[in-house]
Amino acid sequence: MMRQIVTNKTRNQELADIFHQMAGCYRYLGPEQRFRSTAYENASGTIQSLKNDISIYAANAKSLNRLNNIGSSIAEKIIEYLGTGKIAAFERLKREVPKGLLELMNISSFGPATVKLLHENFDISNKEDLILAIESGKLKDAKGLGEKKLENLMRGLKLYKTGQERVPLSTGLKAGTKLLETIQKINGIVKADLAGSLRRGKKTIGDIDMVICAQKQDWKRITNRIKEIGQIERILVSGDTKVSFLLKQNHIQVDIRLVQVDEYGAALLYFTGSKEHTLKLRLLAKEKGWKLNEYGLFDVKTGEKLAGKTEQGIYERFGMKYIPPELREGRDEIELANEHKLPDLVKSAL
DNA sequence: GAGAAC
DNA sequence: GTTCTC
Repeated sequence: MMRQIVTNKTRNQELADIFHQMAGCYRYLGPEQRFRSTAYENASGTIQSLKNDISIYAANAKSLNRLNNIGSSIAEKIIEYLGTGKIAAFERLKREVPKGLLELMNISSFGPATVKLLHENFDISNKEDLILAIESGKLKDAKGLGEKKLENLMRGLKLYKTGQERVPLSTGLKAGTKLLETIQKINGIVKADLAGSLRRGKKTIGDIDMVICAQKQDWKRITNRIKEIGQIERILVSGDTKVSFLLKQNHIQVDIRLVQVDEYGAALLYFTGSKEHTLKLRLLAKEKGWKLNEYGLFDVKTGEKLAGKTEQGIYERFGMKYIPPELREGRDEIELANEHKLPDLVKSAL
């Protein structure tokens, strides 16, 4: 629903960043290091999804080990970083892999092979070199660099420069439905839907939101499968209940949440938004002595769950007509639904 | 704790 | 690199 912006860099962020860079180094160093690279990428994601400062978990290597994707080796490096502010292995890697190349691998959607090619054949070692080379047209006939790839690269650069733009609904919808189709094939997924502004059919979207419901015991396996999807450029956050990543093709950010079966409607409602709409619903709930959150609709006094499995059920419990996502803008749709005066939506084939 | 899978 | 398995 919303893009996460990291303003002040926390220690977790810094560590996650280092591990992400280390992952990049290993990726650049060759296919033999492929698993090592993803291991660091996973660790980076785990740290980013941590709710508390890393030091809380870092009393000793043992407790760090309990975190997903953090084994003995990375645990040691975390402790090293907390103590000295540096990680020797990273300092070593930095000397082997030019920093500009690392940045290129992140923004360009080119793999290490192409970046290597650019570096060795065109003496391109950073973003600026690349821009100059593109503008001079000397990359035009390079082998392994088709027109299409070049185009992708330039878009990536542009996005990087302006810092993630919103994309037209049609683009988001195309990418989103394709992603949804891929993900729905994963075993154990009971139900999955797009949420956020994509589901509300806004003219432009900032990112792709998706809610998946499945048995809790399947969550980990499902998130692992999701992370293997070929359309992923890079993983941003990887926890048990949430996965975020950038799409290769267009660098759109994707946020996926896993929820329990009986929470699905509440979660879908919550992550579909708009913020204003769900806020109004929450206030309405409060008036009735209820509480609405992403887990369900509850009676505050008794704690009894009144609804949550389906969106329909929640609106029904409020005594109003189902409000289609397209109308959930926090204007007067709730009042209208209460009076059963909602306008009929003509379903448009988008 | 080695070995395979990822 | 981590994790699972034997």
